[in-house]
Amino acid sequence: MPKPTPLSGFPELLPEQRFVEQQVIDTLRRTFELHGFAGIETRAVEPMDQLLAKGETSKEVYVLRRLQAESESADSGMGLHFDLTVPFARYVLEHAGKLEFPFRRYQIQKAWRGERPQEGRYREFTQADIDVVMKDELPFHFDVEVARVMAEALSGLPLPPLRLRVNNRKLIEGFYRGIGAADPAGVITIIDKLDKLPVDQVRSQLAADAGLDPGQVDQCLRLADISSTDTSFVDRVRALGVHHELLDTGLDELAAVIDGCASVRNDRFEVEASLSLARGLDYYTGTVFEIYMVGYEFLKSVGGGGRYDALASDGKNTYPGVGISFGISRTLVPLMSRGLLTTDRKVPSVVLVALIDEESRAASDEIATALRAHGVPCEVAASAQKFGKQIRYAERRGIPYVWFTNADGGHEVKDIRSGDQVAADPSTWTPPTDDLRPTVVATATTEEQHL
RNA sequence: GUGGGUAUAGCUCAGCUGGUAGAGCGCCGCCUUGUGGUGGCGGAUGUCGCGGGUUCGAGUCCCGUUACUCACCCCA
Repeated sequence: MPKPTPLSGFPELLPEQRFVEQQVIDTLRRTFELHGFAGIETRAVEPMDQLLAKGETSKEVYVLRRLQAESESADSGMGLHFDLTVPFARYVLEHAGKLEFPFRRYQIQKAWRGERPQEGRYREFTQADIDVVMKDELPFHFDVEVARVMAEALSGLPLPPLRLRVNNRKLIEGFYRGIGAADPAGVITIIDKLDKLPVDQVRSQLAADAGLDPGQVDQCLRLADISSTDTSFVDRVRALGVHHELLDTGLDELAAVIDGCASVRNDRFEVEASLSLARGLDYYTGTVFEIYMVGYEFLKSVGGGGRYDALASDGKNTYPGVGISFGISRTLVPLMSRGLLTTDRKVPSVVLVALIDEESRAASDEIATALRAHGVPCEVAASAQKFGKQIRYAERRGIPYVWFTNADGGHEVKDIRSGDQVAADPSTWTPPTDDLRPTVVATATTEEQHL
C-alpha cells in the first residue's frame, strides 16, 4: 500500500492530542451531568428531508449511497447530520412519549459537513451540545440556565479566554419593525455580515436589498453598534427612540440573560450583550448565543445556539427548546497544531518497569501487576536493552518513573526527571497524584490544568 | 462549488539564469560492557507529490493531475 495522504477536513489526532480531547470531553460531561443533563447519542444519519427542512438550505450535506445501488445516481435518501440540534429535534419528536419534560440533554458527538475545509473548519468535527426542551411552552429561565451551564463547563477547560455574545431575535426584529422595515428577516441576514463586510457595503445592502431608507439604515447600524457587559445596553437602545412590543420583550429577555450570567463571569469568561449578533440560522426565535475565543477571532464563532420555539413540531405538538453548542474540534485542533495545548507525556504509563533479561520478564510482569493492582498505570520494557536505553525509552514518552530490581531482589524506583532513586515496594508504592495521569499543558493560558 | 498559493529527508525548510540533492532539528552507533539527559566523534535516510512534454541533460521550464493550504460561500 502506498503511503496514504491526509484527507483534507478529516483531522486525526496523535495519542497525546487525543488525550487532551478526551480530558476536555470528560470535563464537559462532568459539568453537564452535575447540572442534571442526561447524555444521549443520535445516529449518524438522518433522512434527507429532515436535514434539509430545517435551517439553511445551502448546508453541504454528505449523502449516503450503497455501492451496489442499481444506478449510480440513486442515493439512499439519508445523509450524515451536519449538527446536533436538528437530529435532536427529530429525536424528541420520535421519543416524545418516553421522555420526561422538561428534557435536559447533552450530546457530544461528531458531525459532518461537505464544506471546503480551513483551519478550524473541518468536514468531520466534534461538537458538545446542551439543550432543554419542553412540551408546548418552555419557561424563559432556561435560556439563562443553558448559558450558565455552558459557561461553567467551558471555564474549566484549558483554553484561552472565551467571550459569550448574546442577543435576542425578538429585540432586533421588534426594532426593525418599529422603524418600519418591511422585511425584518432580510435585515437580520444583512446585519449578520457586519463582522465580515465593510460597513459601507452593509449600508448599501440594507438600502438595496432590504429596501430601507437612509434614516432606517442609520438606525439599524446604531443598534448594531451597541454592546455591553451589563444591562446598560437597555437604556442605549431606548435612547434610539424606537417603540415596538416585540422590542420591549426582547430587551427584557436579553437583560435577564445578561443579569443571570453575572455569577459565571470571570476573567477567562466574558459575557456580553451584542446587538449586532444575528446568526444565520432562521429557526431561532429569541435568545441567540455565539462564543468566541479571545485572540482567535479569525476562527469565527467556536460555539453558538439559541432559543427555537418551533424546531421540533409534528403538527399536533410543539416542543420549544433552547440550547448552546461548543465546537471541540474547532477550538482544540488549532491550539494543538500550534503546540499550545499538549500533554506532558505521550502515554498513560507513569512507570516503566525495567527488564534485566528476557528470562526475568515474568518477574517484571509481576511488579507491573502489583502496581496496576492499586491503580498505577505502567508497562514493562519492550526489550532487555541496556538500562540507559530503557531510561531513554521512558524519557521519550514522558514516563516519569523507571522501576529497577536489584541483584539481591530489592526494588527501587527512579524519578528520571530529578534522578532521585529510592527503595520502594511494588504493592504499595504510588506516585504523587499529579503524576498519576498525564497532565494537559496549556501554553495558551500559561497554566497547567489537572483535569 | 469559485478563485489564489504550495508540494524536496521523520520534522522545519534551502536549492540562483536547467548540469543527476543540502542544512538545522530529530534518529542510530561509539566514547560510556547494564542508569538517560550535557559534550565529543562517526553514521543512515529521499522514486524532489504523480503523469506527460521540452532538452544532450529537469527538483528547477511547460501541460495535465492529485493532495494540502488560504480566501469566498457557510458555519462548530
